[in-house]
Amino acid sequence: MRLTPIMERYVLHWGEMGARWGVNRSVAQIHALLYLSPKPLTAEEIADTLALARSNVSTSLRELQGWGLVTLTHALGDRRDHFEAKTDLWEMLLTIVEERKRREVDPTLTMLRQCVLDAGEDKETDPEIKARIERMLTFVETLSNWYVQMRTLQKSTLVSLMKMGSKVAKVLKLTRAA
Amino acid sequence: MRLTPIMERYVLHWGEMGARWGVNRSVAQIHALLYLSPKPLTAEEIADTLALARSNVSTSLRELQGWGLVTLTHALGDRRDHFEAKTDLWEMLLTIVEERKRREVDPTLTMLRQCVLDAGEDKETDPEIKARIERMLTFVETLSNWYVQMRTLQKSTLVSLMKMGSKVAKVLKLTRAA
DNA sequence: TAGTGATTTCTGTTTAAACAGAACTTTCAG
DNA sequence: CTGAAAGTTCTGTTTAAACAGAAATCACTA
Repeated sequence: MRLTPIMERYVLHWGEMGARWGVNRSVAQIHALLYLSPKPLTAEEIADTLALARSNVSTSLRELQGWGLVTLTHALGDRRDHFEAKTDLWEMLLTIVEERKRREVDPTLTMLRQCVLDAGEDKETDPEIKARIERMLTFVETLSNWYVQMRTLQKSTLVSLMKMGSKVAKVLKLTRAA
Repeated sequence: MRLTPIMERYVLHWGEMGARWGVNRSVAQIHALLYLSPKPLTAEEIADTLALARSNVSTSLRELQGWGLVTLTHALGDRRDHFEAKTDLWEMLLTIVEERKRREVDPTLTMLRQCVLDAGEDKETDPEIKARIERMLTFVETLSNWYVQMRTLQKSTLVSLMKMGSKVAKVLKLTRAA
């Protein structure tokens, strides 16, 4: 697969954005390429297209599979692995959010809870500081619980809610001022 | 200011999390420390507490001010700058989201729009690929528009909506299945 | 079961970011 | 106007991640 200028711009930008959000540039570029590709690609095709080392592509594909964003397929009469990305963008977003919650938010909650627990028998930490940690715990818990609730909804329901935007508040008569 | 074990755990974890989300470790640590601190701190106090070079602290504080997360204050009869972090967590979150939208989402929208525009007179890019870029544009626009709408709501309204969780859908009779 | 194609793992190199320390600039007090 | 304190900028070093290429493993076919 050869990159046209448009594809190249897309892939490079995605790599750059990935980097800003803590995702390896190669990983993000490969993901972008697979998202664009109408058909599954082999590791070698990817390496050639993006001018990356074969080994680098292998590792990155493994990571993308770990995220659940890329799956492996096979073509009849072809021993090679072919890779394709989820193309449903809503699915893609939910997958990423779910995974980041698992990897980053949940451990943070654990850490905060432990801090609050230990704060009980701790004499040296300023009470105001303890209070701030507790506030942070409550805050992260609120966000996390909200997400867990939203996750139970149908995709179509979520889309409807999102399209309603701020009207949601009006309909529910939650708006105080304008 | 001396770090107690609890504070140290909190600050180190925050630094680690920052790194995973594309924020410099020192920047995240300093932000965590200022969030915890009941009173504003000078750059030197921060450097001593976190064992960072004075220059590093200076740069990081600049960055945090750029994000709008930290402000500069002065004490009477003291020439030194004192720094304090926003402590309202809701404010903090909105500030971060707003800033990331400005720095990352908006440029991405620009890139996607340009791709779609250029796709018009482009013969070499597969129509399916063009379609996928357009779908991505629509998707990011939907998310962005939703955010812009929610941003107009009062903080209290947002909190109420969030606390309602999935009940929102039920009340609006949007749920199809369970 | 030998041999080839495909993939992964290992190891060393490259690269970019993070950081420290020094030099420099600014600000204010006396 | 001078000197000291505070803050910033510059430059070189360190460190960690990203990456390439080689070696090793695995998987299948003939």
